[in-house]
Amino acid sequence: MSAPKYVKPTEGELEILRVIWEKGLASVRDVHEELAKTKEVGYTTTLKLMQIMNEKGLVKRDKSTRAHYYTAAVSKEKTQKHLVGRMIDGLFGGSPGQLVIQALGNYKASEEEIEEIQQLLNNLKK
Amino acid sequence: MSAPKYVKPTEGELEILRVIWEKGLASVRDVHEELAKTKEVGYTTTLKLMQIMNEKGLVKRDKSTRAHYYTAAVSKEKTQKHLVGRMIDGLFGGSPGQLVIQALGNYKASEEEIEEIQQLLNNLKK
DNA sequence: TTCTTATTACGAAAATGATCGTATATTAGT
DNA sequence: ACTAATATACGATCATTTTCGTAATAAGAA
Repeated sequence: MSAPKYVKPTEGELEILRVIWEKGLASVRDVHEELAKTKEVGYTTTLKLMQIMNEKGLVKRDKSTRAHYYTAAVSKEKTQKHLVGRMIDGLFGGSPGQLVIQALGNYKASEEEIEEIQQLLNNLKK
Repeated sequence: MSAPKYVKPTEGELEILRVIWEKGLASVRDVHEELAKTKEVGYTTTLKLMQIMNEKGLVKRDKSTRAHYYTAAVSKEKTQKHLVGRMIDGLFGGSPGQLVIQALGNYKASEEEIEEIQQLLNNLKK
């Protein structure tokens, strides 16, 4: 029994994961057409990347139909947590507060989210 | 007059920038010894990387002494802002609040920072 | 069936990043 | 001046990621 080692998605893989997270279930064509909206990329490039992601365990694949269908094998939340953690350690000296201050200072959060964050902070203080 | 294009530091370059940001002014040996504390790496590897960073404009170099001295050409804050922005756009659907909630939910901030964040939020609401 | 189209499989090239060995140059100590 | 130590320069190699061309395969239309 081997520990389920975390696999860090590359930039390109992350783009694909985003599409799959959004759609839930997606064929290569689905993903490719989404990516093609924002950048020039060949179909087989997307295909290859998704095949590699399958080997790495980032996605799962249903081969029962001709066009294979993919689902995410890693959750968006887990992935976010990992990458945020890396950023905190690598860029903010291990201090999550510094990251938060940077983010809130430079980028505008909605009123609702601000409320939500305040709630969260109140809970954390207890 | 060309716009000063943002250069995204690689992982390895970021490690070096962190050392330079901390020391303010650093020779290759300074940086290398710092890096060697946490990982196995050859001196000329660090040197090469710093030379590349100089070409890219990530650091500035004073060649007037035998051992060249490097300073950061990009500020820590600007770099943090860029990378945080990329993460917000790429992983949190453009919503800074979501990033903040993730960070605060998963990683423990200090009491002081929590206070600071609350202050900041109060100001943002007005 | 036969032809066309769409799909996966596969291999390899291209691009990028990281690593290090060796050559050359500079400095300081004797 | 000579030597040892230490610095930079540079090219080559290796690893990873991205890209895509081509072949094989499967499905549907005529």
